[in-house]
Amino acid sequence: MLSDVMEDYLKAIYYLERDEGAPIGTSRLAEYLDVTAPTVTSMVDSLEERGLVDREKYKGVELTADGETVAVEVVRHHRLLEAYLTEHLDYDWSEVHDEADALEHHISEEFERRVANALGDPEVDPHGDPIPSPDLTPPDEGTGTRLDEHGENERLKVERVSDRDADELAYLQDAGVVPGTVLEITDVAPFGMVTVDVDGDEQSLPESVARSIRVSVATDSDESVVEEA
Amino acid sequence: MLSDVMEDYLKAIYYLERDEGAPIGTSRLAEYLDVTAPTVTSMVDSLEERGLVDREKYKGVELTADGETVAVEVVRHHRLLEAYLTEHLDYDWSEVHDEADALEHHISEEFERRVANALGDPEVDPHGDPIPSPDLTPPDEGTGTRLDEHGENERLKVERVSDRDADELAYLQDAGVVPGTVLEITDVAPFGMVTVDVDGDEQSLPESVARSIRVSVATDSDESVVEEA
DNA sequence: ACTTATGTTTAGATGTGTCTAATCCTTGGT
DNA sequence: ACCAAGGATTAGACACATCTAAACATAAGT
Ligand SMILES: [Mn+2]
Ligand SMILES: [Mn+2]
Ligand SMILES: [Mn+2]
Ligand SMILES: [Mn+2]
Repeated sequence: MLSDVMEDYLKAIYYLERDEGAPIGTSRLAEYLDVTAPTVTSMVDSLEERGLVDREKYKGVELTADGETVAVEVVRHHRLLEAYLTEHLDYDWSEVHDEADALEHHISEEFERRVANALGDPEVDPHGDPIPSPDLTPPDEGTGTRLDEHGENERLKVERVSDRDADELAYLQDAGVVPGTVLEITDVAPFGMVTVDVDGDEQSLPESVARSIRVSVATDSDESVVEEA
Repeated sequence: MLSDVMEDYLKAIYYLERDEGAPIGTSRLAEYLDVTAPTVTSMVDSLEERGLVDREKYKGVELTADGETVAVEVVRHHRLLEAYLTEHLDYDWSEVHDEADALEHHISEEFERRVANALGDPEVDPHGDPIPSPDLTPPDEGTGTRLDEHGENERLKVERVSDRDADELAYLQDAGVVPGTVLEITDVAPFGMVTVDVDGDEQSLPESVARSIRVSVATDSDESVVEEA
């Protein structure tokens, strides 16, 4: 059996590989998990002994196929829980991340199945993140492009939003920027601030926020105001 | 912060005090928690340092008011979870105990509130055990008397059933012995086996099972077959 | 009152997850 | 090709939760 700490390391490596590419350095992982570098060194060492990561000293670490499967399972738990909490327990999308982080390591396979069933096996969680299927095939995490990579006058559809900062999520909900929203970039300031038009309202988003929003180019069939199911 | 192991010790002491009276001996607690006696000695020692138990060497241990409050909170979590799993996720009452045992240490106060709300603040869990109120006043755990303390021809109403043995629960559900059931004792064998009449069906219960069922004397207003809400 | 059985505690060890301080690689700048 | 800076690992420590083996206290039995 794996400890929840080990599961958190694997999940962190999974996210960092997705966002920044393998291999992941010791200090990056230490920063992300809020522990010291020597702690990471010893932990990834035991993960390697269990065959869950490949590691090259002084280089970094990456998931093996087994390690990725564990990570994907934890991610499935996390995103199913986030969806369940919003759909059935009336949580706000800005509140669910921490709760899911605590529960994801402690639910049974039976609980996972029943929650998925109660939700009707959804494809994405409240932030637009793909929910891995029960067979634990790694989902496509690469949908869309970062909002800060686009320029003025582009008409874009919001695909997903980072779920890690509750304040940011509360602000975005207020601004109407949620998965499915169609927006148009009206201005990009030199220091990266992006101003967008959401259904007639102008919203200014700091670069750090714009970077955490993933979008696709809006097609004609994307209505600008429609609330999606 | 308390570890989940510490919470489990406090919950165990709470249950053992209820069933067997304080103080609780080291080896009894060791048996109940499936650890060795020295492990218990060192654990209760640190619980005493935190002011959660009173302890007299070579005598035993009992909860302080603070310790009881922690125990009652864990019990509230446990029983709310059991109720939620049966009511909203279609679990059988025989399956919920282990799931609740794992989750009870990891839910937030917010989650506790929302689950209680979704259930309409129930008084009892699926096994008839009282759910402590949010202010954590110790509930009355003494309702009813043990079925094995009654004799032939007594007409009794089932108040609660132990939730710890899944097989036993499955059997009892099949036999129709659930909280609210009215039954009549038709025979008590010398070795403790109790035979009861449940709505015309005869059911034989070994002494160990009879001991884990708590009942009250049925009144005229207790219909023999009615399923309670 | 003595002795023994039972139950409890102490002593000492292990594994996990973490830390700080010290040492050791690797690499980019000159 | 050298060296300094930054990042990574090793060394040594600590808290927690657990164990086995040994010593000890209490309670019962004679
Ligand atoms: Mn986590
Ligand atoms: Mn999410
Ligand atoms: Mn537990
Ligand atoms: Mn119960």
